[in-house]
Amino acid sequence: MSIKPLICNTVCSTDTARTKHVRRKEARPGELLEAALDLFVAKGFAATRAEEVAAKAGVSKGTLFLYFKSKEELFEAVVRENMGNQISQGLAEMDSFQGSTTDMLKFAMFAWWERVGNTKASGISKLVMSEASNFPALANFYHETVVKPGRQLIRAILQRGVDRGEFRTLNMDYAVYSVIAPLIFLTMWKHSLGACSLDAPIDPETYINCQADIIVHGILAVSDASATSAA
Amino acid sequence: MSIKPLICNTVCSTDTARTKHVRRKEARPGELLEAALDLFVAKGFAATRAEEVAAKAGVSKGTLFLYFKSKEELFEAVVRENMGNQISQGLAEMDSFQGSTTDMLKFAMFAWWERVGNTKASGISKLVMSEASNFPALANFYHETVVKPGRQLIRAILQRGVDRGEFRTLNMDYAVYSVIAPLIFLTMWKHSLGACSLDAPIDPETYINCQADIIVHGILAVSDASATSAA
DNA sequence: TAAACTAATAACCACTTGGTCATTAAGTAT
DNA sequence: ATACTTAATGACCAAGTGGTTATTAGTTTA
Repeated sequence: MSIKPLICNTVCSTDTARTKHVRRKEARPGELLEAALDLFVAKGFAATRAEEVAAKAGVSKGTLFLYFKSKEELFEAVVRENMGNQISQGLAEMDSFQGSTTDMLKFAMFAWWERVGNTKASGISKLVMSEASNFPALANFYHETVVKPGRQLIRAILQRGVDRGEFRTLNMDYAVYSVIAPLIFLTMWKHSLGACSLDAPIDPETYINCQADIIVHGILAVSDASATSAA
Repeated sequence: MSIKPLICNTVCSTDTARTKHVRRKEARPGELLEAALDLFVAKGFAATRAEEVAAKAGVSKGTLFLYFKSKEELFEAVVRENMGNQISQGLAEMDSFQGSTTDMLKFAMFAWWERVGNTKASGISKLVMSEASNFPALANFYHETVVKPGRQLIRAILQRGVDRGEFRTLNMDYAVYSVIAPLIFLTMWKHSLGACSLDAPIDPETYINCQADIIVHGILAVSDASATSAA
């Protein structure tokens, strides 16, 4: 008996029957989630010790299991937590975009870098890709939450370009990967080989600029030599 | 005392002082390496138990550690073993290629798929990317053996295209990733999310065809509408 | 001040797992 | 047949780790 609090599994959604009195600290789950994110991204799921996470968050291991009933659940919570709605948000933004679809595509790619790729959240992609086979449920969640909407977003942009006569007709189901693949590759690189400081590092700005340039050239309806040659 | 054989760490290179008499079975290391490859690729390094590998290879755990003095060394051996010289081999092949650089590039991409991407060896890329942070030595080895030569190969092809006036001038340091990223992405996908059978699977043929088509269009010097629209 | 409640702790446990080693079995030479 | 050599075994061990729980300390209420 004597059931422990176990406030909430994911981040404290809304005040869970904590109506009266002041809440003393009320930051535990968030700190744990953040510590876990850092460690999972840096060392992988298996190599990260539950106690490390707790220590980094400034609590004891017991406390960790007070909030998450297993290490795997902690992992799932980390992924779900850091898988915001950037994409659906970006999707909404695109609706009101004025200007050429070329600019729109480039804007989207750079926006992705600023809001996701250059963020801790980018580590999540690497994590999920790495651990997918061991966490089918997470893989599915990631697919539904990130991959599908992301693909949809890119597809919508490309479709706009085709509809407006800017882009040539494309096999949409596969053309989307021309945009996705370079970005995901950049993410993976950053969190794996790139982190080992081998030879010249990839400069994200230049990289995205160059990729976007080639892609745009590759799908433009009419040959257009005006596009700036990538720096 | 009584030092064990510990024949050889990597696969038995050449007959190691085994001149006389018949060799009884002489296949242990190879079988272990293969079993380990399968399991590591399927479950990751940490989640794979040494005993599983031994069992799959049809030997006892003790025998495994007779040939490899630690699990990590086994992992390294697996990576080194399956990191053949396909790339340097392909590089030699390219020297004698006749025809347009467009065809050459497409050929190279499809050849990669047949010889690497569609092979067990492709799992190695996923493995190394996933575990790089925990195995810096391996990351470095992979970088030297695969990444650099691969990049060099692609670069040489692109340079040929530029030299012959087929391709426009490019930032070579980054243009190479237009070819590499889609292929690595395909590999990662295949061994992670793609293995979870979520919605429509990616058809490698179509995928590579489409990517190659867009890339070529993207780097062609003159607009050329004759390229077949990707199926 | 005392009772009641709760969040956090740290000692603890059960179990997994990488790795070892004395022993065994197979093969060979004499 | 006997002694010798070596590859293979599987019982075994120590360490590390995920997870538990009795206990503690802090806070609030009366």
